[in-house]
Amino acid sequence: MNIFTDLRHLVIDALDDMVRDGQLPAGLTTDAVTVEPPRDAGHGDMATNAAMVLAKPAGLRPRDIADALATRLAADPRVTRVDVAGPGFLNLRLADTVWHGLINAALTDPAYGRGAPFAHNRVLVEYVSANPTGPLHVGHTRGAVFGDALASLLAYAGWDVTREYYINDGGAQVDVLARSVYLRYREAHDLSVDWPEGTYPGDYLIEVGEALKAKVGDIWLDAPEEVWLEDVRLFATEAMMDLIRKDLALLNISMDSFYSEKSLYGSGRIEQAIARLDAAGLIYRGTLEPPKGKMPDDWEPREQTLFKSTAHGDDVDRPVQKSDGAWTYFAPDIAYHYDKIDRGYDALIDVFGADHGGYVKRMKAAVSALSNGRVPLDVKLTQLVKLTQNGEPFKMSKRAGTFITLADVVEEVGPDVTRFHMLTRKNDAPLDFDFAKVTEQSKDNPVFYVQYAHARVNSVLRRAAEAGIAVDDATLAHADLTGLTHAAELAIARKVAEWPRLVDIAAKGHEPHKVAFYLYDLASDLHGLWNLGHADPALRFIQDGDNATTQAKIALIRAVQVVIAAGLGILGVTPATEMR
RNA sequence: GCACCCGUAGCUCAGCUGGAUAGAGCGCUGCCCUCCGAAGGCAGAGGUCACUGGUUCGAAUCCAGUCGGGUGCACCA
Repeated sequence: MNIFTDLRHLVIDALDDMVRDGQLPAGLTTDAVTVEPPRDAGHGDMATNAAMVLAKPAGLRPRDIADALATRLAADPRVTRVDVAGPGFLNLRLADTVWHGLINAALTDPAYGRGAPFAHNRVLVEYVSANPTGPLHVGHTRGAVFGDALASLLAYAGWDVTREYYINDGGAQVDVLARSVYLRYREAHDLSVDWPEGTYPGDYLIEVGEALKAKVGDIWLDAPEEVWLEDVRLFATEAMMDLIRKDLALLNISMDSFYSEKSLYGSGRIEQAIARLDAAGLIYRGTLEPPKGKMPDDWEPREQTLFKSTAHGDDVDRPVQKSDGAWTYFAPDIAYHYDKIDRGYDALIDVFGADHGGYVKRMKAAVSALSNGRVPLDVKLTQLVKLTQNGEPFKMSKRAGTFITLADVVEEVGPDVTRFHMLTRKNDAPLDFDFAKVTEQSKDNPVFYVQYAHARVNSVLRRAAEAGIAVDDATLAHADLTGLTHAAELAIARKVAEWPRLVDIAAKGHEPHKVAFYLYDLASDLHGLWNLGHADPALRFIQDGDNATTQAKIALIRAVQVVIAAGLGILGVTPATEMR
């Protein structure tokens, strides 16, 4: 139930009638006709631009269209008043009963705000995908939170969503990991070791080395690398993935699937993907120009196998094979995305760190080429997180020593604060994360502010129940809402009515932060009404001796609570029932 | 040199696939707590939306260019 789309249909139908009656010429496109809440609530509840948009193609004056349209719209029982304003806007005022109906819908319809099931199709959201060489750090945390909230948002909006993690276990860095674990393994046998340049000295590998000792004993102590490397690599990456899964679990993130890069090698998948591009005439042998303005010292022209990504919007063609014939890192990525397309997804989303910005065009080019333009790929980049403590740079890690881990952050402030705060900014804007501020219990802290609104409703429900007033949802669903006529109460109803539209817009734009901002506004309206109760006892929720009025008022704020809970659910934040 | 992201109030940021007088929080200024719902509330000041053109009935929003900031730029993943 979305009042905005309902009213748009009303407007479109009225326009059709005008065509039928000869007031408008036939064949007009109404795509540009919108029905939106006006920015200034004083203008009305809804505004449509129909008259302005159609004036030119219809060869009529906006005013004439507006007047005729206004007459028709005014005939609808939901519309109590229509004004022509400004350059040709039609401002509609809706009956209070419309808002009352929406409050009721929010209370009784479990699907209120949700997109129609199967309204969309299958989407795969790939996120985190950190190298399996150690614990997740803050940068990963933001990508994890963002990707997870986006996935939840899309699911809420009606998509069939798969959350996937791509394990980069096929490259050189997992060999480095294996060697590092091997050194810890030797240490576990009380042997002293040197840490050469380029190994991972983090403490988190100590227990992995000990576990390896427990598993294989001393059989590899004097063995050359070629004997143990394969097995240790496998053992180490599995240990790291266990670690990463535990890190994700701290944020209540659970992937639907993990996809191994290594599984692509030797399976023929890479060859198939490249062959597919080749069949499209997009693979050739050639030599790339050196990058302009920044000549690498060791540059020399080399012939390589190249993907003609420029045919699909990239700036230069990209190598898929090195000059020695081995695959570049790009080749398995092509195969991986080919596999996603093959699995039948209708849309793909990749969430990367901002440092992968230069990678976006070639990836889009690959997906476009492999799917013949059928499957859209959206790449969302998450910007850096600046950690501070009371404004001072924050540089401490109990675990990794050199970088702040996800576990450090969650341990310090908890999963709810971590998640909410990281979603109060657009993904492509840098984020300040101050440990003192984000845990502050005051209205200046959006996390607290929204949760407090939710908890306040709980508090009212509890007190009403203590006073012997029935406030269960079944009772509230039948409450007589006609007494809810105060501007502040109706303003809240309007805000609740915007929820389905907000979900739609946020999901289409892949922008979960909009949910966070909406929740803040909604919470603000609730707190505002609460505060009005100070001055005007008639606006308090519990009206002694008047159960019917009390139930109506509580139905309103219970609807707010339902929407807040739904929104927080999308963000992955627990709706608090009390604040302590 | 090229590409991508960013440029909105003193600060941190919103601005809904182009709409009416550009918003919020912080900070600042001024009022308000005997009690009945103050982990506060109300009001106010503060902006050439980086700049210049263009498209449009209409631009912070779309396009082109300029300036300024960030990031990334063969055969590493």
